[in-house]
Amino acid sequence: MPELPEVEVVRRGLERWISGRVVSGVDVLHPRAVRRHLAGGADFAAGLKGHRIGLAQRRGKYLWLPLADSPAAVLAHLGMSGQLLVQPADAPDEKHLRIRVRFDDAQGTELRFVDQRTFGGLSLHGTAPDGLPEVIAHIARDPLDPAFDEEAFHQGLRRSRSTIKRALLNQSLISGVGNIYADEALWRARLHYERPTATFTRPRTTELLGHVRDVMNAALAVGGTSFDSLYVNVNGESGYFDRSLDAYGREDEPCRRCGTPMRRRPWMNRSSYFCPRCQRPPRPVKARA
DNA sequence: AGTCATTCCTGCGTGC
DNA sequence: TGCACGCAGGAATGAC
Repeated sequence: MPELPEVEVVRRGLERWISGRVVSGVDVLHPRAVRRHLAGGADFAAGLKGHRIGLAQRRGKYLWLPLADSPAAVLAHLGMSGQLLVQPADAPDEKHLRIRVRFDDAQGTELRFVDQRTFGGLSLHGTAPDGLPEVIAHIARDPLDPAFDEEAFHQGLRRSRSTIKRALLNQSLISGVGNIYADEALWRARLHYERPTATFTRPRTTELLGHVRDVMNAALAVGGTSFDSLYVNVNGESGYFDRSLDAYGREDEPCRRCGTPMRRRPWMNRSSYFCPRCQRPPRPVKARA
C-alpha cells in the first residue's frame, strides 16, 4: 500500500510523461529519501544529470527508470506514502517534497518525489543485461508478469513451513502483494491467513493465484486503491478501488458472501481482516512426539 | 537455512 | 486544549 496496482498506475504515468526526457538537474531535499543510494545525495544527482530517461519498468512494488545511454537505472520504491508527481515547475513545493528532478526541455514540468513517512526512496544502480537493477535481483516476478513461474511458486509453498499470508507477502516468492491485496485474495479464495503453505495442492495454488490476479486487475481498472490523498497517480489523482474492497478495513461489517460480521486480528504488527465463517482457521497441527 | 521479531517514519484518531 | 499513545506497514536487518 501502495501495492502492485498502485505502482503500475504510477509506472504508466511515468512512461507517458517522463520517458524520453533528459535530466537537467536534481535537488535532493531530504537525505533519507536517497538512503539506499549509498554514495549519497550529491552522487545521486550527479549520476542523473545529462542522461536521457528510458521506458519506465516495474517488478512487484519496485519501479525504475532506465538511463537510455548507460546500463543503470533510477530505482524507486514508494514505501508507505511515497508519491511520484509530474508537476508544473512553478507549482509550490509540497510539504513533504524530498527530491526534485528537472528536465532539459520546454515541457514546463518536473518530477517530484513526495513522501510523508519516508519509507520510500530513489537510488541509482547498475542493471543486469536484462535491464533489472542488480539490487532487486532477489525480488520474484509478480503475478501479472507473463513470465511469472507458477510452478516455482507452488513448490516454494510446499517446501516452506510457513503460513499462506506470510508467503503472499514474501517478495522473494511472489512480488507485488501487500497487506490489502493479500486479505482480498484470501477472502475470495475462502482461505484463512494462517493456513500452512505445505498443505496446498497444485489446484489450490492455481485458484489462489487466479484470485490474486483478478483482484489486482480489478483494482488496476479503476486506478488503484486510495484511502486518502496519500495514494495517487502522477497527476495527484486517487483511484476508486477502496469502494470495492471485500475484506480489508471491514471489521464488524457483514461479509459480502454470507453476512457474518468480518473480523480483524492483530497479525505481524499489522492487521488481518477475514470472515470467520467463509475462512475457517486450519486445524491445529498435531504436536510431534 | 529458514523463520520471525524489530526497526525506520509521520500524521491522524482516540482517550484521558 | 493538549498530551500521550496506538496505528497504518514494506522490507532490510539481525537474532535465533
